[in-house]
Amino acid sequence: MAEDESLPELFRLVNRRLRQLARESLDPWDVTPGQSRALGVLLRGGPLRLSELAERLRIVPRSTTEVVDALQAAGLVERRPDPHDRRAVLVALTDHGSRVGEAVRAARAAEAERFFGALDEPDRVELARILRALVG
Amino acid sequence: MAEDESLPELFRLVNRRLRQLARESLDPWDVTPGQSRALGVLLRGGPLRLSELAERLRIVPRSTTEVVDALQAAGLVERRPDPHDRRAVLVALTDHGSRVGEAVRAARAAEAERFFGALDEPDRVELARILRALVG
DNA sequence: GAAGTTGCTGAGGTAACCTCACTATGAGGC
DNA sequence: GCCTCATAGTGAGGTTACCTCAGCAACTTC
Repeated sequence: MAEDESLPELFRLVNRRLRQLARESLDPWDVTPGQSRALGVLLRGGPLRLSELAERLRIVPRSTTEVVDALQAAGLVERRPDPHDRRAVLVALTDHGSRVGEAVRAARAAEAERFFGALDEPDRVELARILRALVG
Repeated sequence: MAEDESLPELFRLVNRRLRQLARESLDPWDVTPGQSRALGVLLRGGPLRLSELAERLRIVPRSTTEVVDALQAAGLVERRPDPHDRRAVLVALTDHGSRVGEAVRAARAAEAERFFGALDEPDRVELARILRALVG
């Protein structure tokens, strides 16, 4: 029927699926995909300045403020003053945030496993290589 | 710095770039990427019922209504009654819409060429094959 | 001709971004 | 120490591309 299988269109389709899967697997925790990305960064990178978090998420600080607002409202992160710079804010996981972050990480890993499991190992490696070449 | 190069994250990055490129290359015509997709479908598929257009775009009819509204407001498509079913609406390109559609198609093709030109031919083939396997 | 189905759209909502402008604070030059 | 400029975060407001749910009108079936 549709079958416009140009590369951009294929990417669109894959991304749609990925977002949908992400939403599903995050549903139990009431966390959006965007928020889960931030949790992941904080889990790996300890408390971070908001601007630093923004950089690692590759979004602008203003957008990061919103993600942090939501995570804070959910009790998953807290804002602390940066002792070295009174303009800055440190974003840190709460205990609850760490636990949820871990659970979310596991769920998303399982979800990725399921989705990319349609591919065999060599294809997955190949895919990663090609994608890196594209964004590099 | 960031370097979370999991497959989902790579997809996110590629898609971001694609959307940005699309916005840039469509800028001269004041058409959004979503609208250009609809123009493409109409260019290939002649006048279509709104519901049929929705199916080919793989979005729900309600969302298609909005895309069509915008294209109509821009004078690129028109709504006609379906002679066989008075509930239905046929969406047809205007002359202007056809011309813009063609220009847009060319621009997007050039844009894709530029972006995926970072890959050599075998890699592009491989990529398309793998993506098809994922969405299939 | 009643009852159910289909085609479209109004109303309202969401995620994930963005820019622009503002405040408070820090840093460098003199 | 003061002045200027840069930087950190956020309020206000906007965009794209979707979604669901409800309702009306027109078709189909019996």
